[in-house]
Amino acid sequence: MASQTGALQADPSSVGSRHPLVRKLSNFTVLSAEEREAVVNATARISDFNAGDDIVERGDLTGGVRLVIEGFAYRYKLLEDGRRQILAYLVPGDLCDLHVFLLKRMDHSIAAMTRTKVGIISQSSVLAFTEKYPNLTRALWWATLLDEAITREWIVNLGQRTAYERMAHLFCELFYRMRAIGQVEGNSYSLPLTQTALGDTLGLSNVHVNRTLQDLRSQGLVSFKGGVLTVHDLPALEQLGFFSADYLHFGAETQRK
Amino acid sequence: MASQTGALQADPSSVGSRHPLVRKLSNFTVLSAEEREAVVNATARISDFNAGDDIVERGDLTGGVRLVIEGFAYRYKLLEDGRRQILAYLVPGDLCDLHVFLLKRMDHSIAAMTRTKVGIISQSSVLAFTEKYPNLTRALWWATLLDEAITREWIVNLGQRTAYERMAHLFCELFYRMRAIGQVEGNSYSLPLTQTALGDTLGLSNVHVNRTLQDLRSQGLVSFKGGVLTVHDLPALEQLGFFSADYLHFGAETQRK
DNA sequence: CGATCGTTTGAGTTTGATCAAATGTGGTGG
DNA sequence: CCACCACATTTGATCAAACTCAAACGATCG
Repeated sequence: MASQTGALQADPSSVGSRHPLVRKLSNFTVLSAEEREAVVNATARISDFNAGDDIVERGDLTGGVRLVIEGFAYRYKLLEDGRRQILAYLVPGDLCDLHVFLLKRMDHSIAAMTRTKVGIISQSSVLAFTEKYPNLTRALWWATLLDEAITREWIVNLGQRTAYERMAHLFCELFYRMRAIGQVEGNSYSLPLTQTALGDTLGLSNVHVNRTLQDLRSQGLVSFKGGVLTVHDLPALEQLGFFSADYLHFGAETQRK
Repeated sequence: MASQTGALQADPSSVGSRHPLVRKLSNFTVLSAEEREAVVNATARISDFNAGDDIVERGDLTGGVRLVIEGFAYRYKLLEDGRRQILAYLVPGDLCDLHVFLLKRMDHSIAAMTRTKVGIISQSSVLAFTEKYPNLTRALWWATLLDEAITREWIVNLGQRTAYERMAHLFCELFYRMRAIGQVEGNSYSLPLTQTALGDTLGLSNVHVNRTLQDLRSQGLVSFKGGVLTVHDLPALEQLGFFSADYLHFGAETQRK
């Protein structure tokens, strides 16, 4: 990881540009080479998790801020009787638990959906960021506010939209998010979910997910096979799901580049 | 408002203690007299909104951070066809739009449910806080993370719980939040909502809200009349709604006082 | 004292859940 | 390479929670 700094000579603007968090924060602001290097150097102890493993558990007192480097993870909460609600998906560049930095204790869990590489930034590093790099600090804060905006939109999804609309909306959201990190090829992106997990995301039974998917397929809007989702008609899908990308807050800052 | 500093001589620990934001942040940390004074002095331009008025509208570029001083407000989002989802309730001490400070543009609206007093803290004041008062800054950040935790729990509510459970859970949440700001008297608190608004919160039709309420009433759990909610049996209500207060993150810090 | 808004009740419908079984599919060990 | 196992997907049939539509009833207010 530290070897990336070797790229400095070749092209100063590329320091840490392959680091997923640096890439994400660059959507919000232009990070200085020093800031980028600080993030890269602070990312230590990369660990692997297998599909299904918990990365952070409810009740944990964190020992640092975790960051998805590679793979696909999800936040979730369980009710006592076993019902599960998925609260968010985490893709490369997303932070797991900046919450715990201030809230002290996790009120939900995070698990890996596929094999996932997770980096840890120590609590002291984050503290140091907030002292030395106000611009970087704002970028991190921005990342948490973005998470919140997505969370709010999920409330709308669950509260107001029908099964079709929910599913269409989710697929649109992930299309935009995956494209923003360069993970859409053609019209496809990797979506390593079972239909049951989709149901736990959308508040639907697995049976109903299956039928809804079949309908979306038969209408030529998407296909979903082998953990890959392909969007055949994005505008139609957006319209069906009442999707408007503004809540993802790509835009203003990014355009300025 | 500035006259509150006159209390300094009498009891130094009480500077700004009646200021709702100071009171809220004190749940997280012990603010110094200087920090408390800074918050009180920064709170300018208090304005009134009537029930139904928008306080902040979707698309707004903010001109400062707004703060509920008195009253009851709510975040909401509309779909193009008129469906409305309420995303959060705001009680005295809650911040409206710290989001916009970094996200630049509101992706949802905020309206007053009753007559509501709103204070504004200028953007430059907040910036000054982040430079001079790291402890206060952390407290503000904590407040936004708490909002997010509540938002996540609402996802669980909408995605996994039945109509009864949803309603029970919401009433429990507000009971705890209102009690934390000293607004529970006996077992009652002011909840100035129509049944339609309750429905737009819980993802239910107004008719179904009415019937669910009747059931909760007839089971002796709550009554809801004239904008006042009374909880007759909190433990039973918590059990019915699978409510666990840990996500509200009262606790650790507060206990230390 | 209408007018307006909110609540309540009734009847019929729909969406999505549940239960159960059949059909893929991918991986593992013999 | 096949047999088998564990899981995931698919289909069918039935059921229930919650919605819609419509109308009546109650408050509150100029």
